[in-house]
Amino acid sequence: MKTILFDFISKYITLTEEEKNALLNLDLFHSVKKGTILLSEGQKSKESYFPLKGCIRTYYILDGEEKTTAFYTEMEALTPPCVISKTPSDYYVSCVEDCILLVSNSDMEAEVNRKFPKFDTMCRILSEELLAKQRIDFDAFKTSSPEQRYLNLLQNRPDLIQRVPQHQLASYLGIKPQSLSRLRARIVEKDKG
Amino acid sequence: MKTILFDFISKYITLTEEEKNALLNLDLFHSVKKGTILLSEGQKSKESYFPLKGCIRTYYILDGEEKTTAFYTEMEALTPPCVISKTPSDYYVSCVEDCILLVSNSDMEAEVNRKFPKFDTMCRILSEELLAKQRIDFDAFKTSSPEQRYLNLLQNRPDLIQRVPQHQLASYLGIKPQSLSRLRARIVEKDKG
DNA sequence: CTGACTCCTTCACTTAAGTTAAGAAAAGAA
DNA sequence: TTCTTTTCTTAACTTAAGTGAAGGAGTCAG
Repeated sequence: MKTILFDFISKYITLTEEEKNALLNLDLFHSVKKGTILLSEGQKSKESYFPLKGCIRTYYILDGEEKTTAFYTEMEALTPPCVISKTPSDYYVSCVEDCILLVSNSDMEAEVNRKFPKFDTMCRILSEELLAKQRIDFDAFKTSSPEQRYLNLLQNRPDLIQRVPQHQLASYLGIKPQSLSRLRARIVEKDKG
Repeated sequence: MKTILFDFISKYITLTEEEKNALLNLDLFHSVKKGTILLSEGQKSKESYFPLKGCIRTYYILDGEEKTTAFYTEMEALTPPCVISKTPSDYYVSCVEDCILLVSNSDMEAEVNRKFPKFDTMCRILSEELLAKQRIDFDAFKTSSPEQRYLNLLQNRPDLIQRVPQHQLASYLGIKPQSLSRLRARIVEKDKG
């Protein structure tokens, strides 16, 4: 587990043994069962999540309906907006599968950043990369139809389609479960014809 | 112009006179005419843009059609994904209006960050804020219909609807210009009834 | 095993967006 | 100004997503 983390960090900055030990003393690793709710609407939180194994999702409940907006799998960091804005959360975060998560606290991060300015640089680069990546995803979503979005997902994150229930995938694609069913049937029909 | 910039920065970090002067020596401010293309598809660029006045937009050309994905107005920073990924750009950036832009270069930023580590911190915070903000926008887009998106825009960025041509707004909302026209007519009709 | 529940699919029907085309209005260029 | 081009709107028709309802498959608890 440690190795996975340090390998990841080494892509951005080089750590001394002292720095590695400082990190390990922070009690970052947590095992969490499928279905566990990590964050609820209305709650204030300072926690960020980083799945080393497993998958977590973010969802809103609007008019009594779950609207899934994102999935975070291995090595994809989630810092909920409420942690940044310091306001109660608008959404829920829960585990799609049994997970091993790295859970960090923003106070703790501030402390580490103060002690080791190197981390500031890493966090900046990480945020910039995520921002660019998310921008591209958003653009792709805007410029394509539900069917194209599904085909893109099939290309880019085929694992998700296996790991995640259809109705959660559907709202992730911006449509209803019935429409996703129909759309899949349509694609199969096209492949035949 | 300087004042606007320093007021903005002062929300994040406190600058010494030396640091302010270092910034001002960088030739950051540029006046740009409406319609100017700042970045083209296929081009490699290291430039970020920050409108002090005016509005710029990002758009793709897909199947010969312009797809507008974002507008950046006063005090909204744009670092194109190609600057982060160091690959040729997938999209265009152009001026919707005559603009006064702060244009920075990623090499220059790296230099400043090296000299004044404070800037690393500011950039980190800025990126984190933008990431959270963009996430919320993306979620709102996914969970709402074109009509709701238009009404949200009317609420949150009413200026855009005045400043920007309808056909650019339409693709920003993820629909065709004809659909936007119809949708607007529908809303007016509802207000009457 | 049975009954309750969730999830997925299918169907018929409704609603809204895409498409094609045409004309009016506005903006730019000569 | 006048001519040209772009932009916006409207309309008729097509296509696909939303809605409501129903049934089958799988899971879980008792």
